[in-house]
Parts: sequence; C-alpha cells; structure tokens
Amino acid sequence: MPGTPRGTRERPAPQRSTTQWNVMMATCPSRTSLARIANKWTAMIVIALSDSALRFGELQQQVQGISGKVLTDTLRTLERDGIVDRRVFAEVPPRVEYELTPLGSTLIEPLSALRHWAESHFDEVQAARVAYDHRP
Amino acid sequence: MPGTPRGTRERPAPQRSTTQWNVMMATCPSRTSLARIANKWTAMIVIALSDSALRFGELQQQVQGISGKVLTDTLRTLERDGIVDRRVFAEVPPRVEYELTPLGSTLIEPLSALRHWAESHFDEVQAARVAYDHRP
DNA sequence: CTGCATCCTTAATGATACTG
DNA sequence: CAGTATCATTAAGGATGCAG
Repeated sequence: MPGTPRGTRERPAPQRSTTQWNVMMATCPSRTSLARIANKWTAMIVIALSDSALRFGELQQQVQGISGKVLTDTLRTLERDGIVDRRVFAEVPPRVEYELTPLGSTLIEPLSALRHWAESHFDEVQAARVAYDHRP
Repeated sequence: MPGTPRGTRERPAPQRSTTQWNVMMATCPSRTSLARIANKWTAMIVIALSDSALRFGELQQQVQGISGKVLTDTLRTLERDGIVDRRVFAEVPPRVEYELTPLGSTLIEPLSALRHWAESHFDEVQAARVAYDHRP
C-alpha cells in the first residue's frame, strides 16, 4: 500500500504505469522525495549547477557557507536520487565534476522560482518580522 | 552591507526601493527566507491552506504525521514571516483558524510545483535509488 | 584536490502531560 | 480545542586531520 490515489473516485485500470502519489499522506514514500528537494542546500546546489557542470571546489565557492561535509553528504544523496551525476577524471591531481542529470534539470525551473521568491519577497518578510516582534 | 547586487555590472541608482538579494551569498539575509520556504513542512502547510482557511486540528489531519509541537512551531514562524494569518475566535471551546496572507498566497504556485515534481517524479527517484544501492 | 572519518555542537523533531 | 512546557531522541551541521 504505497499511497492512495489522489481523487475520490477511482479510475479503472490506469493505462500508464505511473503511480499516483500524495505527499500529504504520512505513509506515502513520495514524501521522502519532497523532503529532498524542499531543502535549502539542495535548492542552492541545483541552481548552482543549472548553468554548467562544476567541480567540488567550485560548487563550494558558489554555495557560500556550506561546509565540505555537508556538501559531500548532499551531493551523495542527490547522486543516489538520480538528480546529480558525478564524473571522476583519472588525472593528477584528481578532478571530479558534478552536473545535473536530465531528471535533475527538471528541477531547475521550480527551484529557481523558489529562489526568485525568496529574493524578491524578502523585504516583505523582513517587514513582517519586525512588525511581529514589535507588538506586545 | 546586506548583500551584493546580482549582476557583475552595477546599475546606476535603481529607481525601485527594492533591494537586490542573492541567496547564494552566505551573508545575505534573504537566505533565511529561502530556508523557511524550502522546507517540507512549510510546503505542505501552505499547500493545505491553499484552498481555504483551516483550524489547527484540521491542519494536523491534512498534513499527516506532523506532531502538534512541530505544527505549532512552524505556524508561529510562518505567522511571524507574514505568510500565515492566525485568527482567534472568542468562543467556547476555543477556535483558531489559519489562512494564507496575500504574501503567503504567492507561494502556492511555486510550492505546488514542488509538490507536483515530488509526486510525478518519485518513480524515477526510486528507480535511481535502487540502481545506486545495487552497484558494488 | 577531493572527500572520507571522526568527534563535537546545535537544531529539529517527537512523546507526554498539563492548562486556559 | 488549542495550545504550552518539558524532556528525550534524532538529525543536521561544523571542524579538523588524514588518505587516495
């Protein structure tokens, strides 16, 4: 029982093999997928990789403030989830490049939208915080 | 110095009072705003409230698996950030309703897009995980 | 350069009991 | 009903040193 179809009525034998998931259900495994992408580090890494493949160090420069451990961990998880591709070049010194997979590329648009929201509405958020904190 | 303009060249005296933020910079305060919305609980709460205002208990039913404490904390933060409005009705038993503010409503579209991505691409993510775990 | 291993600190979340 | 308060648990994050 992986989850329940979204609608109330049930369709008879769907043609597509695509399962219908619903992240609002606690038992639905698709929630793990939402937790992965609804995450500030994931969002910033995907955005950083949206233009071109980057090396580990380049990524760490773009995503300012992220520690090496967290960058490693996040990249590993993204690789496991098929969002990022890791390519190792047999060179000395070693070189590793990360790039978005085709699946990962489909995240650019929604995550860039989030980034745009955060940047364009921060003034309002900040004002709301000040107002909230200044009331008895 | 709240952040640096996005582009490399600087525009001469922008007309709008809107500040240009960049979430990729560690020192940029707009990142707190990204961290708030790039969060699975926030996403699910905003989506749950996208149709209509809901009471505390109704919200907890929709966002399955969230504990009372986490729901309270998240709602309080969203209220402080001007995304959710909290209305208390002087009744017995007490009734409290939460609804999106106009600012919060602007989040429905980008966050629904994330939800849609999670649900429609979960099969691919799952397949990638299996493939990743099944290799030496 | 990359990134793993380790240890440590802090933040997030959960469970429970209790109050207006 | 809608919280608050407390404690316990877990996850995330950071710092450092070392190895391929």
